[in-house]
Amino acid sequence: MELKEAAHRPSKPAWTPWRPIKPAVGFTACSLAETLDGGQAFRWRCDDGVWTGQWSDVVVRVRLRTDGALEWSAPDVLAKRVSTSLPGYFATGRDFASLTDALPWRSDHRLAIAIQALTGLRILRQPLDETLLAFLCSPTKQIVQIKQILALLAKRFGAEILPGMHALPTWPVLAEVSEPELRACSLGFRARHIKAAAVALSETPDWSNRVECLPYPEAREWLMRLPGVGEKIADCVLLFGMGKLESFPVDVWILKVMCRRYGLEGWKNSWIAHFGRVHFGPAAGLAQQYLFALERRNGRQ
DNA sequence: ATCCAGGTATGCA
DNA sequence: TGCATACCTGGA
Repeated sequence: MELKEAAHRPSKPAWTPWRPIKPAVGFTACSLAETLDGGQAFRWRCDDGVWTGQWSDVVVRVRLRTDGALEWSAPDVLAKRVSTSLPGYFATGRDFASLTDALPWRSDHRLAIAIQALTGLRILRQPLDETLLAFLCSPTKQIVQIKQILALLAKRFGAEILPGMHALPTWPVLAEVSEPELRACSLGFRARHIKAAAVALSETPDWSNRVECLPYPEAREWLMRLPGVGEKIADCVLLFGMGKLESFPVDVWILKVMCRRYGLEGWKNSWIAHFGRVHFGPAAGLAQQYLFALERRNGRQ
């Protein structure tokens, strides 16, 4: 009887038992929230302490254990691919505690405060295509709105990976979508750039592998040749989608911090980006994320 | 109602 | 090079 009913229902997927992420990554509730939902990634939501997120063809839930370790659960049908792509996504191979300790916080009071407030913060290693798409949607948009746009794009143009859950669309698919259809996803003037970038990237299907191999300056130049990609978006993509930690994206928040706390009033964004890379060193992007998160937390009201 | 939000591309000194 | 301006849209 029950079996019969289950067969008719558009069955809800069964989820695997909770398992720790290995190698272990240590978060606090605060640094976990900042990492997943603080402007690096735009496809996470939190209900009752359980985070649900998506990337590529993956859906996963994560939650924090009392000891600071992270554990995960996935729909049974996706468990295999989730377990293989989880370590990469969370960059478990990177020791962010050591990277943080190597930042110049001993002589940089503002940074020391931020690190203390956000212990455990990480830089995710997201799929390159999705990172680029997300940040092409980002100019003068708030995080909530970027999340809405990406959800719409996924729903309308992305492959369904579970009932009701869609991956983000690929570049070849987006290249075929008309600009008005894109605008209908609340994209506004960003639609033009996304369409043009999609067309360009579809012509070079292996672009992501090729660009990922390039050193920071060359990869940055390559990205900036794409329509809609300036210094800031390029740096975000390099940092969150390619693991180039020396990248130092300068947005309005960081601009404010650097002006007020580092005495850089009157500096151009590109000078500040350069200053950041020199002052904070090989993991400048991690420092940026600490400062950014602190400023944003204090800034909103 | 007006302003502004995690920028970029353009046009002109 | 350097600076101002337009560009979509939705929410405060």
